[in-house]
Amino acid sequence: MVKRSKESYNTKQREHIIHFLKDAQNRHFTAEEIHYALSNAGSTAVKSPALATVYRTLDKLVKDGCLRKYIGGEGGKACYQYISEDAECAEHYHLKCTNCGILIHLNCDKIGTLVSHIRRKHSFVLDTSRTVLYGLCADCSKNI
Amino acid sequence: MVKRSKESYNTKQREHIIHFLKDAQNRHFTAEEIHYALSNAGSTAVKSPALATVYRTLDKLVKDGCLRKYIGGEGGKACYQYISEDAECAEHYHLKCTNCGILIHLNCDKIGTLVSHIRRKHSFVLDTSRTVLYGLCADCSKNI
DNA sequence: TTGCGTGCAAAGGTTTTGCATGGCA
DNA sequence: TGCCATGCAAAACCTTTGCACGCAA
Repeated sequence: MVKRSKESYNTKQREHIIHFLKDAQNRHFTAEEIHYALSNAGSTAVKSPALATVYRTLDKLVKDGCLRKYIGGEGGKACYQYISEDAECAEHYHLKCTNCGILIHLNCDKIGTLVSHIRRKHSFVLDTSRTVLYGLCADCSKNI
Repeated sequence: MVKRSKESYNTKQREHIIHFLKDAQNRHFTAEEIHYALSNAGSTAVKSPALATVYRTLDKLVKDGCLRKYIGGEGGKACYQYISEDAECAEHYHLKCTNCGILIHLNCDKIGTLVSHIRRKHSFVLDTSRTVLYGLCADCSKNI
């Protein structure tokens, strides 16, 4: 079950937002992307949440530990991502090409090795969801 | 020498900004902090740059590779930091604590291993000087 | 019924942009 | 002289907040 604050209700809007993010794990979205996706998501019978509601709900979900929030996507927008309830193992880094701007999602257990090495030997706890590795993607490194 | 775009002039304002950041390596500042510092920096004879100029200059310096830009400090403001010209700085990673803001220079050959792994297996060429690993430093991870 | 959640609109703060002027090369 | 840089103010942008109403429990 999804954790939530003691004093909070389970509204339709809240459920829609959670459902949307849960269906797209290891992807991240800005508040506006979530708002847009829910506005155009078929069933017009269902009320889609206002942008302000999206922000407020995301805030709460972050506080409850259901989502990770990181700032620094395109134009410094905030991005939100569902936190898998699986074991901690799902280390997930982002590679960003400084030339063309493409964002690559990297699932690789070498990363996990590095994270635990840095934690044990250098006493630093990496936050994989906040960290972006910059460099050149395959295409761009060929063409430069 | 400070690198700069082919088509750019060396103005007083530009030099002040570079000088200020260069004098305070391994510290980072928001655009407003830089603006404020230069406005109150003694010699009133010298014209201090407008905030918009600070932003425009910082943008260029980042493009030229003289500065690092972090997004996501307090309140999602952008922070800028001078990139040391020392050779050693190019070969190591930076760890930045998301709680207290301290910047740690990490010399560790595990990093080199990861860089070559990602280059060979994921066709992505990491740029160590631009990449910042976020997380919690030893002190902060204890206290939270 | 109680009080959190919502929608709307307006405010807030950071960063960008337009335009005329100033200054470097 | 040509052209980029600057200053000022306004705009653009994302995000938060105030208020009245709606809805879950």
